[in-house]
Amino acid sequence: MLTADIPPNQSIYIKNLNERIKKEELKRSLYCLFSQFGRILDVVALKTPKLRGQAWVAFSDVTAATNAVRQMQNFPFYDKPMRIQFAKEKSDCIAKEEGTFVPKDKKRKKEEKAERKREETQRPNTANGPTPQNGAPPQSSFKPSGQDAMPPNNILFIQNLPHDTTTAMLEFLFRQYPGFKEIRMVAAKPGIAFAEFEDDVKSSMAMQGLQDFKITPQFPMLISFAKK
DNA sequence: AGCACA
Repeated sequence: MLTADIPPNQSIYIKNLNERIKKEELKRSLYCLFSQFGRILDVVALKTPKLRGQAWVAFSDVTAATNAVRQMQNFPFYDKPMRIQFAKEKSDCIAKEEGTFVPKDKKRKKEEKAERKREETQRPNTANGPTPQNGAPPQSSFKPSGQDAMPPNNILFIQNLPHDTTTAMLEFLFRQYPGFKEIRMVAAKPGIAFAEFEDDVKSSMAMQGLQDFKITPQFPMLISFAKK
C-alpha cells in the first residue's frame, strides 16, 4: 500500500527524526532547514510517546510544501534520513488564519490528562547540574580555537562538520541567507568548508543564523571569518 | 511505526 496517496496539503508531516534531539532545537533546525521553500507559519513537534520522532511544518502555501516534500525527501538530518509526506489534516494555525478553526473537544481532554501524568512521574534529575542533553561531547575543546578571530569579511570558514557533509547540504543551509554566492569544500580536508557571500555584512548574518547549527548532534558547526 | 496543534 502506497504511503503517498495523501492529497497535497500546505503542511508537511516528517517522520524518522532523531528522537534524541530536544524539542526546541529540533523545531529551530527544521525551521532553518525548510524556510528555503517558503514562508513557514508554524513548526510543531511533541515528545509524547506517540509523537516523538515526528514533526509538522506548516507553510503559507501548497507549492512550498510540495517542493519541500520532493526536495528534502531522505535528507540526512541528525544522522537519519527524513521521511516526508503531506500532513493528513489542516494545521490549527492555518485554520485560525482562515477563521475556520474549531477547538477539538472530548477525547482530546483525556489525552492531555494522560500526558500530564506522565510528565509528573517522569521528572528525573533536574537536581544536580547541567546535563548535556543527549550525550553530546562538551564542545569546549573546539570553541575559540588557537588564534584570534579574523576581522569580518565576505568568506566564512566552517569547521566541525560531519565528514560526510556534502556541498549540497551546506548550500541548502546557507543559501537561505541573502547575498550567498557559493560553498567550497576541499576533498583533502573533510570537516571544513567555506561559504562565500557578497560582502561582510551578509556573511555575518549567515554566521549569526547558523552558528552552532548541528547537522548531527555531535557536530555543532563552528563558523568564523576566513583568513584572507 | 507512529498524523498534532503543551
